[in-house]
Amino acid sequence: MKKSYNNGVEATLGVISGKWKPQLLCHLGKRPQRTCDLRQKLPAISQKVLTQQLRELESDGVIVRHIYGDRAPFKVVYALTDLGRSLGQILVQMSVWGEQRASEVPDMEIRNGHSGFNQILNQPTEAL
Amino acid sequence: MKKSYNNGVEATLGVISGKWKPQLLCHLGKRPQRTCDLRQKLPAISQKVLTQQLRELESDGVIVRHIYGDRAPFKVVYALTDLGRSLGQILVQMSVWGEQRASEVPDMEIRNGHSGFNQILNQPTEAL
DNA sequence: CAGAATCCAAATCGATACTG
DNA sequence: CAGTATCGATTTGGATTCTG
Repeated sequence: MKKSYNNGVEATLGVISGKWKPQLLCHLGKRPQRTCDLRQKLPAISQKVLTQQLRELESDGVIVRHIYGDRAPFKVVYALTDLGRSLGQILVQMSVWGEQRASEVPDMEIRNGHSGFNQILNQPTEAL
Repeated sequence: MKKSYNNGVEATLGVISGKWKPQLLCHLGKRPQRTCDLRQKLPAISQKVLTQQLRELESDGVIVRHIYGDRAPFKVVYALTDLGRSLGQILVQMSVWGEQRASEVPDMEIRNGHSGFNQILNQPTEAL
């Protein structure tokens, strides 16, 4: 069915919002990662939701999923696409804005700085 | 209670995501508006949710609420704050990214271009 | 005119058990 | 190892009614 948005902001929000998506994009921005790597970096995410969010990012075209092996146990690697990397500037700016705001609001903390997202920018395109 | 985010992106998403918030910010980016103006521009939003989203934007400091009159009927005007206007660049970029993506994806349409958000940028600060 | 109060529906997220 | 399936909890948005 046809997706319709009032403006581009909503379309972009549809791609990057999701409880774990910013963190997933951040980790994948550093390098491609296996499922077990991601689970290790995000111990609190449940199996179901991890798969779910990855599938959504994939169907939105910002990450790709590569499967290695012909029978279990499989090796599955997720990596940013060019489209995904093109989100880099936006993610960095959103991160900086959020940090600035947090610095002015008491009772608001941000655990990781924007440098994580910065790495998305200088990352070569993966060979497919 | 203390709000804690993993990164600035989540903090920013917390401010701008909400079913009607991008549209509200877009309209308020043009000029301050009364409640009835906003209802007219967003006929599909319910009373409750309009108030709710405006209250959240207000408590996040991106809009202000001014009340005129000492007894009913009141005149309530909402306007972007400097902090709200500082979201302009991000909103424009998100809008452009969303539009570009939509132009490459069949079955995806975006009704309003990014020019709406562009107006946030060249808007003088309101007198308080 | 603007909004509070209820009650309800839908979307998201999570815990757990199971499969190739 | 990676993923599906189910069920339940939480969050979010909506319809309606009422008030100063």
